[in-house]
Amino acid sequence: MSNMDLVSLLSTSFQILIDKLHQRLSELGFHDIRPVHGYLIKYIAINNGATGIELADHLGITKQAVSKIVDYLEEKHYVLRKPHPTDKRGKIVVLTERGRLVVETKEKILNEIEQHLIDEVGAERLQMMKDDLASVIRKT
Amino acid sequence: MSNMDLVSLLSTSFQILIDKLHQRLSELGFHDIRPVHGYLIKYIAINNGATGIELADHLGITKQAVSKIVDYLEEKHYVLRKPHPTDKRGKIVVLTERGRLVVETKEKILNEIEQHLIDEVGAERLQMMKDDLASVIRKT
DNA sequence: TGTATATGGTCAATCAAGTTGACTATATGT
DNA sequence: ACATATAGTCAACTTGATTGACCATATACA
Repeated sequence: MSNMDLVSLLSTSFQILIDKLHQRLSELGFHDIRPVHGYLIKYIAINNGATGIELADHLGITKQAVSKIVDYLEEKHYVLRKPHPTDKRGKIVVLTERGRLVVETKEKILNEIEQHLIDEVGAERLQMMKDDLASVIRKT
Repeated sequence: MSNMDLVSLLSTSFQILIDKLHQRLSELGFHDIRPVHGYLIKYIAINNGATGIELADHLGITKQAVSKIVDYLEEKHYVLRKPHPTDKRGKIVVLTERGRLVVETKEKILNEIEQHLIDEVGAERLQMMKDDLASVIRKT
């Protein structure tokens, strides 16, 4: 298996883990969440709310595309648009209770996944892999 | 950076490397190749030709979608449709000279990328990371 | 052998998720 | 105060996939 090149290994392992994450989310009642929603919701959670343009910059897509995604997530009751406190043109997107719940659930599942790997290869080895991946990101 | 969770680390590092790969391919004259084309062409190379349905199964998309991609790659002279030797309904997709060249070039670039990482973190450490990624794939 | 059913490939229509372009309302700089 | 920039939305279009219908050939089996 490790005769595969690095890029294929990264692609395959990412695909497997993201699929597992969303399968678990679905089992736990969050069947209407897809990866892009996760990234968007997480950014909102970290920043305690975000404007459309902040989200567009973060995700690398247009503000129009963000607007559509936010429409979807608002319909599904994960987020809410509120008037911007200082800029009357703007709005800020914030999490609902269900939004906070899905963030929390996602973290829990990610921990389970890492724990499962620790059981298989050990905590030091996992930490090493994470450090190496961080190196790839920093040094390439 | 390694306070990121494993899935985000995999996603980000994969994105960075695949972008670098295709940027290099573009510089070397293969500007009309996108990741999905690479996977398809590589599968054909390994198997010395493939039917549409084999490719669809391999890529996890419909045969109609494969047909469109093959249309594109045939137009760009990377592949060729030939009648199937034994099944008169079928066709086999094979590589042209340009198709073989892009496979070879891609391998070369992947080696460069890995070599660059070896220079940064060392060969043992890279091999360890690849082994660990293979573990993720096997054990999850 | 003949006939029913399955399979490989293509065409056409549709769908999903993004884009570009145009517009409104409000903010900001001079 | 007025010109220009910015936040957000609406509408039309593009791209890359899907589903459904079809033709030609293969395969199973009465």
